[in-house]
Amino acid sequence: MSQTHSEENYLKAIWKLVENPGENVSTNAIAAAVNTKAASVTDMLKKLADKKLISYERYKGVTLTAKGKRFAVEVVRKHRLWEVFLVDQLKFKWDEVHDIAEQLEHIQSNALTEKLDKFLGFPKVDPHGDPIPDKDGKISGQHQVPLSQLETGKKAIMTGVADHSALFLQFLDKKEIKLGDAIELKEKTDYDHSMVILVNKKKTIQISNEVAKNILISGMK
Amino acid sequence: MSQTHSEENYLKAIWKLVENPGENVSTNAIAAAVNTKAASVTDMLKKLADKKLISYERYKGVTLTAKGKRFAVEVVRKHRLWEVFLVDQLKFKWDEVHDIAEQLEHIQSNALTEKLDKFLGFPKVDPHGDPIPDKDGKISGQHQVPLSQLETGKKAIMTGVADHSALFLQFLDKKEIKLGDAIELKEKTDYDHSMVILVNKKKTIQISNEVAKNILISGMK
DNA sequence: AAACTATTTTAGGCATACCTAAAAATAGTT
DNA sequence: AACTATTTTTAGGTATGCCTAAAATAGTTT
Repeated sequence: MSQTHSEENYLKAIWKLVENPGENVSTNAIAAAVNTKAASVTDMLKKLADKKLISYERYKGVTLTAKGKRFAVEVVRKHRLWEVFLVDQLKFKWDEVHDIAEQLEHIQSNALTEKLDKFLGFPKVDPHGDPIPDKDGKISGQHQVPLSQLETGKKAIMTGVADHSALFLQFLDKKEIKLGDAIELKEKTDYDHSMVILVNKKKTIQISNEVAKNILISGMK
Repeated sequence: MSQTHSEENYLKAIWKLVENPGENVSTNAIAAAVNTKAASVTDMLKKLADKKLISYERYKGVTLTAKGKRFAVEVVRKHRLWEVFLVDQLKFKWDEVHDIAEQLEHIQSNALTEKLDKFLGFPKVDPHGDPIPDKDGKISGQHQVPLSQLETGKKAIMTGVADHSALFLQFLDKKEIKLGDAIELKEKTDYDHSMVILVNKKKTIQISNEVAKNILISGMK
């Protein structure tokens, strides 16, 4: 019925790797995600397969079963709800909450999750713009695209980040770029793909392609 | 520097056994408190002694070191703060929060504890009337006595419970007896020490000695 | 003091979740 | 098709925290 912290971390990691189709769900990818070694991952995959949380065949990679996916999404839901609590209620900054939410996501109590959700006003996204799955695991995500894909002259709203590291988030703070900002792409340099953007029709900022790839936008026009 | 969940549970249990001088800090008492076997306790005592969190000599019982006490009180502080959060903010009932707080007390982040404390308005007691240690581990407890010790004709205020079980708390709910109630002892039966009390100058209630021992009062007069 | 009882500790085991090093399987290249 | 490089798995080992059963100690009675 209920998983260990470690099992939950693996399920969450596998779920994220399946969703972000950038990487494939290889043993090595999971090892990197949960910060361990490939041999340890193989051990755990066997255990998760025994519990019918993943389907797994040696050398052939993994998929989450419906059951596994349900647990993974539940952990993600809790993580993101706690992040909202930490930022909105306790006034943490958005670059400070990840490690704490990483612990809080393992607290086991359905009543707690539902009461927290209600207390927070049933938020749809977390402080980094990631969608919060609802009680039934449904995720109502708006379509997000990296800023690097915006065409010159077009506008969009910043709705998320692809890099959740404190370093990147602090960089955005320093540049005063935040979720909800209106962004217009003024010009793009062919050589290094760096760009000049206009933020909220006020500030003109120069950013590298590296940064543009990690800023997610919606509602291009 | 930091303890495992299990170590924290042992430290908290030992601290409580030292404070409540009803029981002595024997291996068996600890085993009962952390819900394990005596042999497992011995294992853990060795480990805690190695870490200088307790002083321990075979067959001679344990005492917390200053360091051990600091960690124990910190866990208690977190437990009680989370209970306040669960009851005051999330609207849990006072008989529902123990198990959840038991998990939340292990979340590691000083910043979180301090921000939670501030968010809650620096509460002095938890929903069961137990004092919340401050940031420095100081506990400002008012003097509490079991209702069974009140003399006939005298009055007092209910400020706590000795039994934290859901069963007892639900019993109090049903009888509509709660923290802060003014209690006057009308009469006492010599035979079984049961008593009749007047609550808030309104309700007259008959309670057993068993119950009276588990209701804590302050400010007798 | 000896004997008995209760408590505590030791000894030896088990499951979890990790590790390193070596072997096996797969994928890519010539 | 053979060889190489990479990935993945197996084999064997570690630390934590628990267990049961047996031995050691303490406390109490006769």
